Amino acid sequence: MMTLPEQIATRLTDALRAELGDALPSDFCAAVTASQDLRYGDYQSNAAMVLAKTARRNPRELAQAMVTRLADMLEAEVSLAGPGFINFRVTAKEYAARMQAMLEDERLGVPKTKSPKKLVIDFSAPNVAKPMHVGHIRSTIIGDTLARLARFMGHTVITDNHIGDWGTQFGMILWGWKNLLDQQELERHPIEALLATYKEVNKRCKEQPTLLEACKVELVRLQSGDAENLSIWKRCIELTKCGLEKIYNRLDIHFDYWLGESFYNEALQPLVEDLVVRGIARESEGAICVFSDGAHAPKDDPFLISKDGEWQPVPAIIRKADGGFLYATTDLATLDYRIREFQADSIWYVVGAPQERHFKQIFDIERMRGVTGDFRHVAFGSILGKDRRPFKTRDGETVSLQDVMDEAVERAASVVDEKSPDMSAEEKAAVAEAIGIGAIKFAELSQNRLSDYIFDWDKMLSLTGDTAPYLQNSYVRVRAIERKINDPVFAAALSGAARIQFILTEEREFHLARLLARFAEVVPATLDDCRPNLLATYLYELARAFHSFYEACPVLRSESSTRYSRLALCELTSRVLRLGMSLLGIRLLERM
RNA sequence: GGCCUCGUAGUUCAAUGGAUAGAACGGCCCUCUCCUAAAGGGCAAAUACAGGUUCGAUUCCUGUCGGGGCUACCA
Repeated sequence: MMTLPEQIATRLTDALRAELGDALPSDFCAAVTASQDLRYGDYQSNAAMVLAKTARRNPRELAQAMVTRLADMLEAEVSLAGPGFINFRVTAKEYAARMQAMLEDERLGVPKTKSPKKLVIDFSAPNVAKPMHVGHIRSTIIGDTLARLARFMGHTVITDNHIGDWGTQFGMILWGWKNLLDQQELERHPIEALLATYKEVNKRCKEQPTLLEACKVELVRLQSGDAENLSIWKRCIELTKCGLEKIYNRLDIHFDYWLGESFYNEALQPLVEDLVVRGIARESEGAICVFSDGAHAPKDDPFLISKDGEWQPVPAIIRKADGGFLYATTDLATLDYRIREFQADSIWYVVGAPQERHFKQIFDIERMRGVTGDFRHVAFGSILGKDRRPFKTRDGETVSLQDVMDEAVERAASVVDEKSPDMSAEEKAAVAEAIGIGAIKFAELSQNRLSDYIFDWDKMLSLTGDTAPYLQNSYVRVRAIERKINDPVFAAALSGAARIQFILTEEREFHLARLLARFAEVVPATLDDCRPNLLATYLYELARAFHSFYEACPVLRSESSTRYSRLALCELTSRVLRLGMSLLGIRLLERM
């Protein structure tokens, strides 16, 4: 089944072809979008104004011709407005038919993709022995939602947590492990002990440069295969993974693979040699680098930068003068592996905007090697403090993700205590967990991913307004109604044995149906642009429409066909909320 | 310096080139003998500045001012 805008666009394009004949480009497809202002109707098209020039027609006159040709259209009333808008007011009958179809469709009208991909999504990627902090929120939550959306749309998705398990931080960790670590504390609280040790060494290094040298020695030993250091390193990874899993489980986020940087160690040297042999990389100042091949205009070339009026090279260094490998080398090897072993045709990296140049270079090197695919840097803005600088606490520490989650759940718990005193302690805890975690996720997902945002405890953990609990509450309300129905006729209708007659006479019934129908267009659009906030905003609007309907249109106290129609609207609302929130990875509750 | 990016109500955020720029929080009014008031209904309040392209600009282009990022051996 086509979505409403698709259906309208098809009709309009046919009408334009009939009117303009060969003057209409053969691949033309009229753009039909949801009207921002419902007074003008549900959907609008500016096709007449777009085509006016090439067709040498007055835009209003052309639009009027379309209105005339589409006068017999059943799904919407068509009208002309302004400089040449064609407005479509969808009829109650059409919405009723769509509600019918949604009741019988598990996908609630959302079409599957026509071009399924094999897609690797790279997100979260914390470092070993360093805490997940608020900075990881964006990548982790956005990446997970994209994976959920892509799977639902019919793509084959592989999620890969590319953890930082081979960085220079290991020099400090190894030194700390050998000289500072409290073994008893390590057994009791492994992650905290490891972290405290790392922090301590980091602090001491800043005071005494000689210590930094000692750490480097430990790192070199590890990299050259020293048995003791290797075993400490492995233990660190195990401990860290164990701690991370706890956080990921609370967030209900799961990875298919955890192929960290170290996984690619053996591939780095051959990769560099191959690039040199093929003339893509060359030696410069002792390092092996990839320079521009001149395929782009200087302005669009990721390997060039303008300095004092001249274009200077900014190479991607793939081997340092001391023989060490870098981020770019690992990323190239990782990309190779994903294409070769996972048969990926698409790889999306959910990584912060500051790394834009890095990914442009990586993708451009792939172009030089003749490797093609849908490689995307799904960038996001920074999290800033109130001073608009990168977010830190007063004492300069980053805030750990764990702390944010605990605080969110704690705040939710005190509200649950106050509003639902009759719940069992166990249920209270479960509800607080779902609300607290949901609030964090929704705060992230309802924002445009490219904007920077100011971290604010009160905002992120807010439980009123445009937040997860608002949506969770709408679900609780609809479920409260559904639990009280005991009606064999309605049950039969839901199972397909009878048909529900939708009555959309009240403004709020009509508006609820309108938004329910729109789910089918919002979900694909959300994935197309990798913009979870489209779905989050839609679900918030749906919840708002439901709350409003709920206040004005009694369901259980209404009678006969009105009652059935409203019950069915409730049923669709609960299904859309369930599916939509599951795509955002936010849990719903039966009671709160 | 150059390149990228951002600048919207008091605050935090929205808005594929569309019509009277949406929300939330905060502020001020209303609504629980009624399906969960974690709700609903209403009021006041904003596109940094100056040009340009366009039938139409928060959106595209140019410049100014102001934040942030990047700019060869960290990840």
